[in-house]
Parts: sequence; C-alpha cells; structure tokens
Amino acid sequence: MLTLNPEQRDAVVHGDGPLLVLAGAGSGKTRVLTARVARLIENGVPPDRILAVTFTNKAAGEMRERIGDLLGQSTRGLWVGTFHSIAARLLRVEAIHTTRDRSFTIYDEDDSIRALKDVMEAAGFDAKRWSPKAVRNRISGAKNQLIGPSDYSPAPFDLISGIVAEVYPGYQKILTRRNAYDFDDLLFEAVRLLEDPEGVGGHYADRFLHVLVDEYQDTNHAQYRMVRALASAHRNLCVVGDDDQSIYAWRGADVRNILDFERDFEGAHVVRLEQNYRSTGAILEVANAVIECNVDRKPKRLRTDREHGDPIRIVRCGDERREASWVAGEIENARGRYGYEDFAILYRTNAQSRAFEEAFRRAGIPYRIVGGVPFYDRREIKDVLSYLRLAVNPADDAAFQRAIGWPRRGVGQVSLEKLAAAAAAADESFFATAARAREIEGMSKKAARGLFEFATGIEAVRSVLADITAREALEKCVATFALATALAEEEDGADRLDNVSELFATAASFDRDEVDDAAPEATDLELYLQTVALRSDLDDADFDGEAVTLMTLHNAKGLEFPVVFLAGMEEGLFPLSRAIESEGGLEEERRLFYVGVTRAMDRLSLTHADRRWRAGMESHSASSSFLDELPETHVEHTLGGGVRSRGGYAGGGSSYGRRSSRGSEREGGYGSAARRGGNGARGSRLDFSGSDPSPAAPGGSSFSWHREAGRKSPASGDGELEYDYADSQEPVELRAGTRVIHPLFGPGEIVTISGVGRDAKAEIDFDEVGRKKVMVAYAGLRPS
DNA sequence: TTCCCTCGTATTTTT
DNA sequence: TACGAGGGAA
Repeated sequence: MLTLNPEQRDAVVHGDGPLLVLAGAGSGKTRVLTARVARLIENGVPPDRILAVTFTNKAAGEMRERIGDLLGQSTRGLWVGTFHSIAARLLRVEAIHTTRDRSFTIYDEDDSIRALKDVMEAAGFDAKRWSPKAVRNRISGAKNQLIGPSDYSPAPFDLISGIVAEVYPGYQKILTRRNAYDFDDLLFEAVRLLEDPEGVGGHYADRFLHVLVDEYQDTNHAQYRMVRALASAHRNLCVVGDDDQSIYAWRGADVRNILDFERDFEGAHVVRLEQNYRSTGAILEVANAVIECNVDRKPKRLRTDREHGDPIRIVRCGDERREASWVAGEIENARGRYGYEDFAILYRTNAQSRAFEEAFRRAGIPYRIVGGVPFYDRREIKDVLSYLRLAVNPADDAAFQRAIGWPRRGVGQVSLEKLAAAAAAADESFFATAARAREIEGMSKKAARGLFEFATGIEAVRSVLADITAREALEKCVATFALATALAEEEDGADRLDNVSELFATAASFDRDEVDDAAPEATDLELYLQTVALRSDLDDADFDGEAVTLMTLHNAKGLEFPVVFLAGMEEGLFPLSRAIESEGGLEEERRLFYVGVTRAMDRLSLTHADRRWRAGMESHSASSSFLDELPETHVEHTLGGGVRSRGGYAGGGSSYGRRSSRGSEREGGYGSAARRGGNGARGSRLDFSGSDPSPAAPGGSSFSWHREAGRKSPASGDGELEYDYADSQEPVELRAGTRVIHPLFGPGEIVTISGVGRDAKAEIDFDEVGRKKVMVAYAGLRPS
C-alpha cells in the first residue's frame, strides 16, 4: 500500500541507534517519518514509549492522523506535539519540581513585552529610547542559548546588552511571581527539568524508547538540549530535516544542530533523500541552481522523474497594482485547467498581500490569506481571554491590567499605579490587592469601587471554575462583566462581536481529548488556554475550498501548490535589506527563495515591480539579484504591464501546459492533506466562505436543546446582563418565532432556521444587536 | 479619567 | 499606509 523508494525504506526500517535523514524538498520526508513510527508500533513498541516532536501544532496533528491511517488503529498514548506543548505538558505534570504551579499562564510576545516594559521603566530606562521589543529579543536569544539571568554578561560597547543585563533578572522575577512562562521559558525550564541529575529527567529518558524530530534544521540550542536529554537513555533518536530549508536562524535556530548531528551522536546512520516527487524538471533545475549559490551547506542535488515542463517566467511590472492584476489575469486564464485552490501567491512581507486582495476582489477571485493579523491577536479576543486567564491564574498581573482596562470602569492609569505600588509593598498580586482597594491611601472612591467590583466578579467566576467547561467559563465571564454589551456599544462593535462569537465556537468545540499532549492533571480551561496560547495562525488555516492562497514565504514551508507566483522579486524587498545586514543573512534569504521555488509543482512565475508603495512612500527598486542567478535556459521573460521605460522584455503570454496529474504518487507535504475536523476559517481572514464547523450539534431534523432554565434579568441601568444558571434539562423545540437568549447577543426572536444537524443555522432578530445568523451548534441558545 | 486627535514609526516571524 | 502611543482637552 505504501510504496517507498530504497532510501526511504532504509530510513523507515533502520533499527536502533541515531538516524539522520537529510530530506530535500518534496522528497517524502513526512511519509518516512510517519511510516517509521507506524512500523515501530507494528513491531511492538508501545505507542506511549514513542515521542514525535514537530514545530507546529498542525504538523503534529497531521502526523498523528497519518500514523493512525497507516496503522488502521488508534494512536492512543503516542506522544506527538510541538516542542512548546510537550514542554508545557512536562511543566504541568512536574509542577512541584518547578518554580510555578500547575495553573501557570503562557505569555505571548505581547504579554512579555509589556511585562518587560514595566521592568525597564522601573529600572529607569526610557521605553521610547530603548525599545522593549529589542530587549526582549535579546532575552529570548539568551534563553534559547540556555543563558539564565545570572549567567548573562553584557558585551562591551553593546548598549542594549547592558540594559539586558540589568533588567533580565527583574523580568524573570516578575514572570515567576505572576506564575507565568514566556515561550522561551517553556523550553528553558523543560531542559532544566530534564537535565537535572537529581530530578525527574531520568524517568522521561527511560520512558522514551524512540524520539523523532521533524524539521530538525530549525531547532535552537534549547530544543537540541531537550531532544538530547529525552533520547539520552536509549539513543534511538531519528531527526529529519534539510539544511537548505533553514529559514529561522534570525530567531535562534541553529543549523549546526543538523550539520553536527553525526558528530554529536556517534555512529549515526545517515540517509539522503534526493528524489523529488513534486516539481517539474525545469523548476527543479532552477531550484538547484539557486541553492548552489550558497557556500555554507551540505552538497546535494534534487532529481525528479517528472517531465521537464514549462520554463519559469520572470515578469516585470510597473508597480504592485499591475503585478497583482497580472497575476489575477493569469489565474483567470488558467482556470479550467486548475481550480482556484491550486494557486498560491507567496511574498516576503505581509504588507504585500494588500494589492493582491484588491485585485482579486475586483476580479471576483476567491482567496484566503494565511497569516496576517492572527485571530488570537485581535484586541477584543485578547481582552475577553484576559478574564479567563485571570480567573485561572489570579497572579497574572498582565491579564489583570488588560481586563481592568476594558470595559472602562473608572480605573485609569493613575489608580492602577497606586494599586501596583500597594501590591508591590504587600508582595501581593494586583488581584489580591484590588479586593481591598478601599484601604489603599489616596485611591479615589470611584476607582476603589471599580476595583472591588472587578475583583468580586473574578472571584465569582473562580468559585465555579472547577466544575465547568471552557465554554461555560467564557459565558460566565461575558455575563458577569457585561462584555457583549460593552462591545456592542463600540464603534466597530459588530465585527468585534462576530469575532467573540467565533471565540465561543472555538471554546465550544474544544475537546481535551484532541489535545495530543494533555497533562492529565490539567483542567479543561487550563488546557484550552494553553492551546490558545501555543496556537499559530497557520494551525487554523483551512486549505479546503476553492480559493487562491496568499501567504508569506515563511508560512509556505512544507506546502505545495501546482501553480506558484513569487511576488515582489526586488532588491531590498527580497532579499529584504534588513535581513541581509546580519551575518549569513543573504544566504538565509536565498534559502527562503529556494523554499519558495520548491513549493511549485507545475508552474512557477516570479514577478517584480519597478515601483512599489512601501511604508507610505513610493520606492523604486531594481529586480532581485536572485533573478540573475537563474539559469537562462529554463527562464522566460515577460512584461506584466505598466512598465514606463522603453526596453524590458518581449514575448511570453500565458501558455499553460496541460494540467498535470494531481494527487498521483507525489507525496503531500503538510497541509495539502485533508484536514481533520478543522474549525473553519478562524485564523485567516477569509473573504470566501469556508467555515465548516465540525463538532456534533444538537438535533437532527427536529431541533431541541437542553434547557438550562437560564433567566436573564432585564437590562438594568447601565446595561448589565446577568444570568442565573440552574440545571433542569428539559428539551425545548426550536423554530421560527421562538424567543431565545444568546450568551453573547442577548435576547432575540428566531426568524428562520436553515440547514440540519451540525450545519443548522438560525437567523435571529436580537433586541440589542439586530439581526444575525448563528450556528445552532455553537450558539448556546437558551429559551427565553 | 477618558476620549480624541495627532504624530511618528515600522515593515520576516513555527511557539 | 496603518497602527499604537502619547499628549491635551473636557
């Protein structure tokens, strides 16, 4: 059933001992990794003694799914997860051996920058002069190198490193006091735990007979040490990667990890996968030529059995609008031979998506953007989640600050500073201090009242937390603090309400059993928050549905598309001028180019514009120096329109070859495989409806729900909403005319019902927010 | 304390 | 361009 070439087979059947798989782009590395795990299980290795580590949740989910498919049985017990989620699991299970307790919060970049800013200002550094972000990046880099606050020494003549040395200890102290880890701490502390000779590390090393790591070229030092510790007892470590696709060095990834593997793990067996199953001969020739310009790499050369195919096109355009409309035109021309979902536009910077969005909208081409502003980074989502975070972890002062500030409740910056001072004096959390705000000297009456009521509300949520699901907790917060009402009153409240409604959907569909590396002791809500914190936009990206995909090159790694456009091939933009300032930066940019080229299966076009609006200015740039490195024999030059000067190139039109067989024996990279369940389009801005919620919905042809006998008190003076929960479970019919209460939108009357089962939608005329369509499965409707 | 407006700046980014 | 921070007015 599963056919493997000899090299792939070699990697799959390799027995004990370290194994390095150097897997070129499109060479079937995912297939090797999954087949290897499946074979281990078939040969009797218990699933719970195998650990597979990936970089994204999405990759983890897909690996698990594929292994299950291969085995035809459950993969229960198998540990598959990202470095960060596995570290989080470890830290939760072994919380007593750490400096945090089990309900710790995970700080994202934003949270940690805010915390750091507080520390910097307290230490007398002007946040305008010294960017907290830059300082955070330095701390992040140090943590990735496993350099703790006491080990950090500033470099001479490096002012920022001097600041780091001064604030790093304070920053770490604040995180500990707030019972929080930042992303890097998760790895740092996990390594500490695993490498402690007195500690529990030995238990885990003994436990895992086999450890497998995907995308090994992207590991940083902390991740390397984590892997090394986990595999130390049995030495059955299999790593898969491609040094040519290392594109995260700027973020601490150390390509030496893969280059030095044979030295680090003596006796390692090495397998090279150089047979590409994805691209045409022409595309592969170009890819090889690109990457051979790099000096610092292991020599290798991809080959393919596919036809030579069409030449790669280089398209010169006048500006970014012409670039986008040229691409739109090409897509329309090639329709029929390809579906919209077969096209991808890849660019270096997110800002480039804009011109394409406009062009596609004009042309009526459906598209999806992967990345951009992630769903969970939206202001209203973070605001609402901060209530949950605070309820779970009252020591989380960052969550407190966020929640207290929205909705406005008479507690401004001045009061907050007084509170902070009082909290520091008493060595308490903001939350604990807020409950006795009245006693704080100089606190205004109004502020004290606001603080007290806020603390009381959080306490009320906390008191029921142990017994409720993530969704119920969310509902409770929204109800207690009238968050929906506050949102509805805002200027662009409608969109924001919709987003929060979407958040309800994610919470409703959250199932701890789908968290691959759930710590058994964690509560539903803790796991939900962890999942949210460690989720990337990419994980939610929905590649189903007829739409052209737009994303950055970084996000495209691991994916493949029949027709690819690499846009913005201009010097300064790609290679990005900022990126090439650092050492090895140009080679990393070139690897990124290589990643882009190797995404294409059949057709590849590289576009560049003479003029482009960047940061509010028109910039003029020469075409990318990367274009000069391509072998002329496989390249064709075309004019995309709008070019002002004479010259340029002639010829070229759009001459698409016959559509190649899609889905034959080529291996699907992550992402082209069908997704399980998926929660629709959350992360990505989707201008094309693709929402397809999956969890079971109540009712089949006749709708009913379980009555919770909730009663809403009529809106009081300032629009407070309040719910009384009781437990009667009487099924109630749902049809047009029924009065219902939506947890977010309040009371309303059903206008129409459409769809059945999980797809059932109700159109409801809400008293406060007007007419809206909601998914019955998620809405959490109650009878009125 | 809050709101509104203006000014300035930044642009890659798995977790 | 577009967003956030900061300053000033009500």
